Formats: sequence, C-alpha cells, structure tokens
Amino acid sequence: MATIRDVAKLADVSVSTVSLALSNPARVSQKTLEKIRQAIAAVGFVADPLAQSLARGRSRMIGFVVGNVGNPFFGDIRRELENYALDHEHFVVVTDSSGKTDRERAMVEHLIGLKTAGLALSPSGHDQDYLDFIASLNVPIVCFDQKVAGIERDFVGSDNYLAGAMLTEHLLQLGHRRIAFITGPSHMHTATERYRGFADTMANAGVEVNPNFVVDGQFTRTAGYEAAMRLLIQPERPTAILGANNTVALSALQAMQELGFRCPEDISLAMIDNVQWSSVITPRITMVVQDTLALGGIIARRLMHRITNPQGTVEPPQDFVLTPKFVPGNSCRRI
Amino acid sequence: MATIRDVAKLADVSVSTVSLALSNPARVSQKTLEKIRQAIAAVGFVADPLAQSLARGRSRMIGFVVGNVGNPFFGDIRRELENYALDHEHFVVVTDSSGKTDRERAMVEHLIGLKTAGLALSPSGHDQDYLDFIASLNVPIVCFDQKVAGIERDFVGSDNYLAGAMLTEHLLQLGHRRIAFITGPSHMHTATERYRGFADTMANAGVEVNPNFVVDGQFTRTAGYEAAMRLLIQPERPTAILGANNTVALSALQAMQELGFRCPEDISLAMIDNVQWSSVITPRITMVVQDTLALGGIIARRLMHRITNPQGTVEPPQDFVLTPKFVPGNSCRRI
DNA sequence: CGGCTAAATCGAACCGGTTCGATTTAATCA
DNA sequence: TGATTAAATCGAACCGGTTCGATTTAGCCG
Repeated sequence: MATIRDVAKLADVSVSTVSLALSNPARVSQKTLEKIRQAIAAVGFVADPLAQSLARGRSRMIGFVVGNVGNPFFGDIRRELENYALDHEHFVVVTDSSGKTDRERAMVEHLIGLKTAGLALSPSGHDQDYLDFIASLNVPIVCFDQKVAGIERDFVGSDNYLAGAMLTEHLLQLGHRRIAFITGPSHMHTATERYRGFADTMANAGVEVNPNFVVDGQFTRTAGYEAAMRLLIQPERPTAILGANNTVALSALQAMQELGFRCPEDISLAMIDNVQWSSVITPRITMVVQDTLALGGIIARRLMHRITNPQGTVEPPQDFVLTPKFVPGNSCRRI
Repeated sequence: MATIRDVAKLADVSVSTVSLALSNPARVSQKTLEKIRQAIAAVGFVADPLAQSLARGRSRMIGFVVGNVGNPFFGDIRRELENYALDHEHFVVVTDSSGKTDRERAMVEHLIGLKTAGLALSPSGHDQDYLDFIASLNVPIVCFDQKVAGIERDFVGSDNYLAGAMLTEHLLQLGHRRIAFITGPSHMHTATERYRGFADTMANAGVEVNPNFVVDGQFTRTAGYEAAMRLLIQPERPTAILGANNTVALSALQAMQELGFRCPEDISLAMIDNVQWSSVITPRITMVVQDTLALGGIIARRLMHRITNPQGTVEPPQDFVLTPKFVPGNSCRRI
C-alpha cells in the first residue's frame, strides 16, 4: 500500500505539503497541486483512515447503537441516517446491544475508542452511573426513541403519550369499556408515556380501568404472550386489547388465535408501531405508526450538524417530537 | 486519557516494557509486572485501539456485510457471530449495503481500511471485477448465504436445491400439477438453485411446467407483488404458488387477498425461508426454513478459526452446506 | 532594485501504540 | 569467582498520517 511519503517522494515535495494539498488544496500552488495529483494517481495512494483518525483524534465514522437492528423501526432510521451520512462522507457502523444495558455500554465505549465522529443512540440504560457515563462523553450524540431523563442531549422521537391516547380514544368511540393494556418495561420512556396516554384518556372518559387488565409485556415476545394469556383466561375478559408496541400486540394475537378467540369478533386489538408484514396479517391490526423516515432524517441532519459545527457555539440540546399517525385496520369492532 | 507513556513513567520502566507486559506478561518479572499493574490502575490506562491497530496492522474488529440487516435471517446469524466474537475479544461492526453492489464494495473497502481482522460476507456482486477485488483481499473472509462461483473462500449456506425440491414434492404429493414458481434474481445462487430444485422435481414427476407459471419476483416486495398479479390474472390459474423466498411469497399472499382469492381454498402457497411473525399470518404458510442459528455458529467458528490461525497452514476454502427443514403450515390443500 | 508582506513549502514533533535488536541484569556452572 | 547463557529491560525506529512554527519563495510597491 502506498503511503503519503511515497507520494511526496515522487512529486518531489515534502510530506506536509501533500497532506496540506489533500486537506486544503486552495493553499497549495497550482503546479504543485498538479504534480501531487499525478503522483497520487501513479502510486495509487489512498489515505489510511486509521492513521488519519489517530492523528486527528477523530474518525469519519458514525456509531449507530440500538437494541435490535432487526426491528424495522430501527431499520428505516438506520437507512436514512446512512444515506445522509454517505452523502457527507461519513460511514455508519451499526452495533446491536440485544437490549442488554451492559452490552450497550460496552459498545458505546468501543465506539468512543474508535474516535467516532458522532453517535446515534437509542439508550436503554437509566441508572445514574450510565447517565454520568453518557454525560462524560465529549462527542456529538443524538438520542432517539427513548427519552431518558437526565441525558442532556438532542432527542428525536414521537409523541408516545398521544399514540396511546389516540388508540384508547378510538376504542372508547367504538363503545369499548373493558379495555386491556399490555405495557412495556417501566423504565422505558416509550412504555410509560404510552401507558399514561391510555390511562389519562380512560380517566377523562370516566371509565375505570380494571387493574387486572393492565399486564406487563416487557416489549418482548415471550413476556407479551404470557401477559396476553393472563388476560384471556380471566373470567371477565376484556373486549379490547391495546398493545403498547408491535411485539406484545402480535404476541397477543397469537395467544388469541391459539385459544380460539376470533379477532375482532370476540376481542378487538390495536397496537402502537407498525410491523413489516402487517398487510398480510389477518386481521389487519388497527395501529398508530411513527414516521420513521422523518425521524431518521431529523436524526441524520441533527447529528451531522453537530459534527460539522464544532462546539464553538454551544447550541443547547433540543427535543424533536413528531406526531404519530393513525392507521385504521379491521381488528377493532364496534360494540 | 492516559497513555502508555504515563504508565511507564509512573512505574519507572520503559514504554516497551509496559507494552510487553500487556501483550505477553509471562516475559516480564513478577515485581515489574506488579508495579505496572498498579500504575495502570492509578492512571486509569486503557489502550487506544486505533493506535494498536495502526501499529499492529490489524484490528480486533470483524466486519459483517449483508444486504439487509433487517432480515431476520441475517439477524440471527449476526447475533450468533457477535456472541462468539465477543467471547473471543472481538467486536462486530455491521454494515448494510441495501442490496446495492457498489455500496457493498465500498463498505468492504472501508472495512479493509479499518484493518478488520476478518469479514463475514453475504456477497451480492458477481462480475469479474468484483471477484478480483475479493480475491485480492488478504484477510480472512467467510462468505455465506450466496455461493458465488469464482470466489475461493469458505462458504456457509443451506442446500437451496433441496429446499426448492422439497416444497415442490410436497405440492405434487397433494395432487397439484399447475404449480407456479416466483423466482429471485438470476444472478443469485440461492435463487437459481431453488428454481433448479423446483424444475428438476417437476420434470422427474413427468409434470410439464407452464412457462407462464414461472415469473420473476426479484426477491423484492414490489417485484414479487407484480409477479404474483401476473399469475393471478391468467385465465388458467395455477392451483399452487411456490415463492422462492419469504418476501415474494408474502407479496403473493397479499396479492391473493386483494383480489379475493382465499388461501388455501382457491390457491395453495408455500415458501422458502421463515419470516418473523409467520405464526400470526393467516394461513400459516407451509415452508422450508434454514437453521439460522447453526449457520451463524459455523460462520463464527470458521471465521475466528481463520483469524486466530494465521495463514501458516493454508487450509483450503471449505463449503459447509446445511440441510433445510420442512415446516408444515395450513396453506396447502390436497386437490 | 531593495524592502516588505503574503503565499507556498518545509521540517520536526506528535498521535499512541508495537516491535526487535541491543544492552543490562540475574542465574547457572565449572 | 569468572565465564556462559538465559531472562529482563531498554531505546529507537516504525505504523501513516496531521499540525504548526519556521523558512523559503514570490509578488508588489516605492
């Protein structure tokens, strides 16, 4: 592999001039520039990104840290970020924490070690130690999806309270009163906000929530399935189930099917967040979806903005909260 | 951030001794080792991975390159690889080419620039230029999923011919004769093999394939949908559709539903490869699935083996081909 | 044409490690 | 106790760039 010194030798200039020509061509004379250009082409020089990063103290990589890259929600965001980053000569490296906080932290540490230019992070940690860790990082970071109290960074996400409220209102309008709610982990902002939206809307309508109708689905398939089963075996069953995310809602659908309940004839179902093949799932689930492409775009622009504008003018962290959209299906019936 | 020189100074030894103590403690005396240990703890030293990679010419990163990280098939493999890699102190960076060959190449180049220890690659390229490029890389590479003729590397995948043949035989056994096949891109090994399995099995059974019953679904949603529509508007319709992968098959299901065909009453459907929420899709599609966890495990072990055993004994590339598994659903009826 | 300034170029130090031949120290044995 | 050898440690070069103060060159003016 050709190095910058090979180029310098061939072009008969100093190494520093070659470096300068590469980073700031305007400051090098025309004929020198031309000599260097030819020399670069002749030896096939490509700058070593590792050496550059070491010397500069910054790389051109952007770290993307999520709990599950397989989730299409994150997939869309990743794609948007990646396209935007590539346009700006940055490179996205994706890491997946599998939802484990300690692994997430290890990955962030690793990315920091790589001197990444910036981080797009969907944080799952919430203890003080983790918050201090994030705060200590001197790198542009845009958090998304999960708003964690105590992290003073840009945040991009959806109005989760509204999402929960919208679906609850919809079910109330259809005449449902015995509405069950499958929640997510209590330390997750999305989970608690969606639940708040549900609870407040029920209260506002003067409908009391049966405590047995609120079950924890952990946003996972197994816990969601179990939670749904607990709902379905009660003597007085709910007439509608509201899943706080796609995973628990579909787990509920599976449980319903297995026990022989029909949806929506026997029980209505609604969920927050889309899923890849929603159009071929019977019934089509009524849902509230996030504008993933818009979210991805905002994350990308905000992060690149932070990266390219050094901390000169210390812009305070900002929240970007988008309104989710109601997408009717045929999984909710009027009663 | 503390450097190795800080440690050396505090421990009152030379920099090279500290480095040696870190990489090969056995070659350093007990008391020196202890001094160094304490110094490291005192200054909070952590080796800079960039500097290490630059000096060593190799990093501890493994590149994972696929066309779509969102595909659960790749997701499972990624997870297996990641777990195994972390156990061996390596770090997986995931990149997604979005199925674009030029982007895939750019990403591989970038990963090579990062001096990755090894690559797990599901190649999409196939022209000679690309093959030469891959051949020129002096890094352990394990290819998977797509077997590309001309790439002399370890390969891990499933028996796709068998997968196509199994489902075809199943449909034949149920009495189907007018079986349609939605193919994938002709340059993809998985697509052609699956088709061969279908065609051979039909021929062996003495059943002629209606040329109008073989349509190209490109393994994508839009093309798959279009292909399925073409099948469904024919005056003499197929009694069964075999999708060469999950995407085209589900697109076909969607098309059938939209036109009012019932599955399996009107038309049977079968597919190769699982999909995340197959259990809640009605009907449950009869399919042949790959053992993704096993594939991931083999890829991981093979790659780490290549990484840790330098090319001393130049083991020839090896193919690992697993047998896929038949998973009955209720999307195929006897006629 | 000398003097002054801006532009162009250079040299050396630096980023933070690794590596390896050279040197010092310690252990072994005659 | 001195010679021999192995073990421990060191110093300097190196990986491949960047950076910045110093030096050289060029351009302009009086």
